[in-house]
Amino acid sequence: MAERRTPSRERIVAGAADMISRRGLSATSIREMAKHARAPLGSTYHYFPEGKQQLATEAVRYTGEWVARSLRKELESGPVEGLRAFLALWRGIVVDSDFRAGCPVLAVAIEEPPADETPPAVAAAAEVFAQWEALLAASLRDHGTEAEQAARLATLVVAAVEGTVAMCRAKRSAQPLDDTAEQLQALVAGAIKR
Amino acid sequence: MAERRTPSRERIVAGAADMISRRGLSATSIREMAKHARAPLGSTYHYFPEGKQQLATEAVRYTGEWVARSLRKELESGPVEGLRAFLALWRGIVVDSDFRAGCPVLAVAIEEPPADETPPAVAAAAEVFAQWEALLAASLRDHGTEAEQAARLATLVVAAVEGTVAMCRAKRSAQPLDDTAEQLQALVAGAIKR
DNA sequence: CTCTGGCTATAACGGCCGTCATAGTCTACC
DNA sequence: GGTAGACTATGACGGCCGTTATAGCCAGAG
Repeated sequence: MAERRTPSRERIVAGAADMISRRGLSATSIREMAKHARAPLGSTYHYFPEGKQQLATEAVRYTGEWVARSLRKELESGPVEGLRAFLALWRGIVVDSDFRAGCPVLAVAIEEPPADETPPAVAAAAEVFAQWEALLAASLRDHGTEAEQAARLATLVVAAVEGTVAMCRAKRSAQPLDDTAEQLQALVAGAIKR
Repeated sequence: MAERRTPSRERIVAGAADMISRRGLSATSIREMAKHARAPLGSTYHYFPEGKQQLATEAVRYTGEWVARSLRKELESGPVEGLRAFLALWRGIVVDSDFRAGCPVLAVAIEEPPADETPPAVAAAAEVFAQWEALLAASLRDHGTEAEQAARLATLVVAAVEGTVAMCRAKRSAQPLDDTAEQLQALVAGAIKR
């Protein structure tokens, strides 16, 4: 055990993901993340000895896995349904937060590497994007789309949704998301019918 | 006059846009912006009395107008050429900076409003997005695309490019941009032929 | 030459930052 | 019951933040 009795660590990660999705990584302090999770500051350095970078990395992976779970489930009904769920998920986040929250993965991806190396959190963001694309692409292939075209379309879908979510926040409107949703759904529907 | 002899102000704005496109707004300090433009800190508050928000707002508008100028010029040769230039512009920024720079407008759009009001810089980001969309949509309409479809496609293009630029930074690869470029060009080409 | 006003130089203000250290508490097992 | 180890409490460290204030420079208008 020593597992079942520690939701505190997960609360910190989930809270960090939420705060990063709203304010970005560098504008979110460890003190605020701890307070938001009702955990003492010392605990964050107990659970995440490598500090902010580690916490950010885990927050990115946490979000990645959470979205991937929903995606995997809905893709069982086909690419169109999977895409619809993907769009609905992000629409919910943006609208329910009154256009204050977005995607923490994008927020971390937009972070200049301090030196010449890619920090782990940014690398995790790249992996999460790739994971979402892979899920979508596999489902497209399973429904008759040629492999390379499936990969390209999956990239377009993920990138377009990420960009549209950011755009919705700036405009304080869900209209862009609804507009791109329609077109992406048409694209996906067209790609599997052949 | 009192205009011709002051490139200092513009240097600050342009430098701020560059730094914001790399590090994001909250991670870029006014001191660093001043130093980057080789201007004294006091000058920033002389030129921008409302502080960081004003400087960010002007940096967003500056980038918006710079991109719009390129877009307007290339759209004279039609939507496909305009899109190609738009894509090439962002590809150059991402690749030339070794995947360290992106779009400052997106970086500002991803910023939680502190209170219940939208800060001016975020509002400016929304206007810049709308401006780019309007230019693209107008060109599409001029080439036979139905009005509402033109607007929707323009939104998709801008959002997809913004999202893809961010994705390229995370992955440290221009591949996503090349992949989405191909598909967006096909979409635009298809929309004007009818 | 004087004077005005745009620009600069310098320093200070309170405040929050990431990180670390140290001493405590409390629980779970031997 | 004792003891180890997971967690917490507290406070400190140097450093950078946005912003403001004040005094000084120095070109150009009168």
